[in-house]
Amino acid sequence: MSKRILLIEDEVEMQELIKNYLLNYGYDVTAFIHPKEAIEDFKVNKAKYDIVILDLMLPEMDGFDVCKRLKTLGDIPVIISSARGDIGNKIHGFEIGADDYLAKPYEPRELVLRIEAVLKRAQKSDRLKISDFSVDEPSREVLLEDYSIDFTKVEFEIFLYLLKNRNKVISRDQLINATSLSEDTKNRTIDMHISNIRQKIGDDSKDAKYIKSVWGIGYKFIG
Amino acid sequence: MSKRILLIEDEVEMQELIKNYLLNYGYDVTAFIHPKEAIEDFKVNKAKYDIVILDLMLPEMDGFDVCKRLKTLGDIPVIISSARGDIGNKIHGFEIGADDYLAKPYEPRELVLRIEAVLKRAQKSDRLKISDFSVDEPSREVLLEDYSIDFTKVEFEIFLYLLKNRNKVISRDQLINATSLSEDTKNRTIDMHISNIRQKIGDDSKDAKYIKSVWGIGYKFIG
DNA sequence: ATACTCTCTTGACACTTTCTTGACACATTT
DNA sequence: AAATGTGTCAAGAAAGTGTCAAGAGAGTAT
Repeated sequence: MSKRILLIEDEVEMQELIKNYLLNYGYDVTAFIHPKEAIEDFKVNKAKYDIVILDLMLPEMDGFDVCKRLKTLGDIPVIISSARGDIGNKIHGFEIGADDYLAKPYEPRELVLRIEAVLKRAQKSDRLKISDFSVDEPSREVLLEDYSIDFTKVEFEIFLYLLKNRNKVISRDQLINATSLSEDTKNRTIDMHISNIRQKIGDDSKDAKYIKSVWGIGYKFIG
Repeated sequence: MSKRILLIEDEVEMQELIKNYLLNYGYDVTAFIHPKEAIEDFKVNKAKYDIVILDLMLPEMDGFDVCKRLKTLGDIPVIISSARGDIGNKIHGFEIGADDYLAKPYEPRELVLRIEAVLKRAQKSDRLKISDFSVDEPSREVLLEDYSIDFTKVEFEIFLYLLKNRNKVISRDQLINATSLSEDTKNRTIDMHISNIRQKIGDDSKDAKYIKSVWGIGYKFIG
């Protein structure tokens, strides 16, 4: 399905140019001149857009604020398009969470490339694939090399946390805090859960392939 | 600590320009003209580099192949720098795993911005690289010239403290306080830990390459 | 509400790994 | 040479981990 772009650019001529170019490339473009309207529309239709192209020089609102606002409203990739000379702003641009930056004048083709690159990076396949595992969070389904693993609630939470923090050593206390476990749960309880998780995923505590014990510290998922 | 850049650019003038600019920005730059030399160096010193800047037009080897080779050898971010007009290549560039792309001529400052952005994404930055060691605190992984060293908890703490305070003499008491050791641990215990650490990193107390004994005072990491 | 099932928690025990220290040899300083 | 500091062995102390099994707790079906 074609990607939907929210274009915010106040210079009408420029807007038309970009819009047509992108349309030619098969994108679905909705363009706004006024940032406030764009934000209102985004609030309502955020699910509709895949990426935002944002001009920095705008009436009414500072481009940076627009970017921040969009990022707060929804987790959407933003490419900033600015007049050359604003380069000093670029640092700021990345800081406020822009995903890429283009200095005008640029070739429209360049824009397309940046869009592709950013979308590729943003690829939010909601299936987390790490090591031999594939986890679907909403359905709480865990696959190990295509075999389904049945975790209990706490096991799933612990496993997911370790997975998301792979290659970091996580202490038992961290796990207790990161999961739905009551905070006065004894540390050793974690060991038991880990033991059960290991059993289910066929891991050996002595020679761990996935969840390694780090002596005196905690556990670490290797991936 | 300053980031270390591997620059591969065959045009001498351009190389000097970029190198000096980046040096001015506090980067540590190693530049190569021949891609093969660069790859050889990278094989040996991969732990040393944080990012690669790669020109596409190179003698001997195609820039794309160089990029692929680097990506295979080690998980390092690559920014491709190409002559304007090569835009068609860009798609290809992103496909082979480049992390960003710049069309010449570009302002040097633009390069710095791209570097910062890529490094930020790659978050490769929190690896402590000193002397022949590369330490990742969250995973508690220590590499000596790409060989992994297995430290115990206390050994890791002592080693890290010495590393972070390299070239300073650290007393045994300081080490006891800086680590999770109980404060009434005997001084001599430190000696034993140092002895074990030295053994693991292949250091000789008589003729120390890394951890030197300072008579009557303590120990010092040389780097 | 009651019985049933599944999950979580914890104490207990065996076992493993790490830390600590005394001891002795050797090095350095005075 | 005496005094003090360092390197390392080896043994025991201390601390951490794996897992069993029993019971508490939560949730579900009847």
